Amino acid sequence: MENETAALTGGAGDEPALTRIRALPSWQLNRASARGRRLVSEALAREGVRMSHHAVLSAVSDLGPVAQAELGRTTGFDPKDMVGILNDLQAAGLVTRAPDPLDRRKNAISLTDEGGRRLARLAELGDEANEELLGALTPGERERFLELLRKVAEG
Amino acid sequence: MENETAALTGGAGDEPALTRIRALPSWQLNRASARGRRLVSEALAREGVRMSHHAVLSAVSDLGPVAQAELGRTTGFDPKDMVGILNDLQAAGLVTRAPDPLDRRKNAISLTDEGGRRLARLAELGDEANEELLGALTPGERERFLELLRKVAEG
DNA sequence: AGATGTCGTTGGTGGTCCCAACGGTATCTG
DNA sequence: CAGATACCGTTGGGACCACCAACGACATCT
Repeated sequence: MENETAALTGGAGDEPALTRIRALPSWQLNRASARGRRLVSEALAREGVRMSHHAVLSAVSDLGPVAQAELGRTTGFDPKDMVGILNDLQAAGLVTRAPDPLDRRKNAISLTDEGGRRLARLAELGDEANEELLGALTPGERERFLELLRKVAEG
Repeated sequence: MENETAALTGGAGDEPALTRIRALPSWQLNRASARGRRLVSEALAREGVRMSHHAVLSAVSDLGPVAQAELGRTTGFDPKDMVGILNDLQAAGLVTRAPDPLDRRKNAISLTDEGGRRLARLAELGDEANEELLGALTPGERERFLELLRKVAEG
């Protein structure tokens, strides 16, 4: 029988504090998320972009000519950061920034042909990285994992 | 029957690019992890510390008097960041930094009584935050989720 | 015409992670 | 013992991410 009356440790018993912390879902989530980000960002870096570029490029592809603010609302990026991301994408020739004649406050962001081609490659690279991320899971486990993960993410 | 011959989109069919990205495990992992970090860090902030403080405090509690470099290796923090974290903990009176007489290169980091009490409260707050993080899952689902999560995190 | 609000942009903060270099100290080796 | 080697804590810096405040330009509502 173990000693279970360690009052000072708040009911956690004799478990080492570090062991306890590392067992927390939040800790494991951070580890898994960091691994995913590493895998994905390394893959995308082979095409010279970051994850934010991929996300914004995807949004532009979906929404056709679209204002920056609308992109920001859709993707969740701060307007400040959106400026930099679009600067990069524009400099790389993947999107165009044109003044909107109907509302001169807005920039109409559009995908270039090269942007479309790049996006297709990015999507493939992203899929491959995610394939590796879930490599230890069987197809059934992946489905179950994603289902539970979504519940946790949405709260 | 849907059109499945959209060559340009690399086999993804007619699915919008954003929908595709958001369905990726890496994307959902990031969302869930961000939510967990937000919940935990908000909870720990009520005791005036960040997650790194909690982790290091736990390591000090486990390892008794211990050198900074050893703490860094155990917790994975960069030596540079460890300096700042210990500065904070020391300023708050939670740990002591004493020169190690046996090896004058080292600082012997020890937990103070107040550090021990604070750590117990932090552990409780962390547990509560994690309880909320997994609130949408049944006990059985939580167990299964953690099991799969560990596999993904470890790669 | 004036109030109100949105547009893109600039500037700044804080957290996380990583790398390079330094003076001080210990240890290993000839 | 002397010199090479390695580790200690510290400083400085950079990249990325998330977030907030303020601004001039412009559109819209009343």
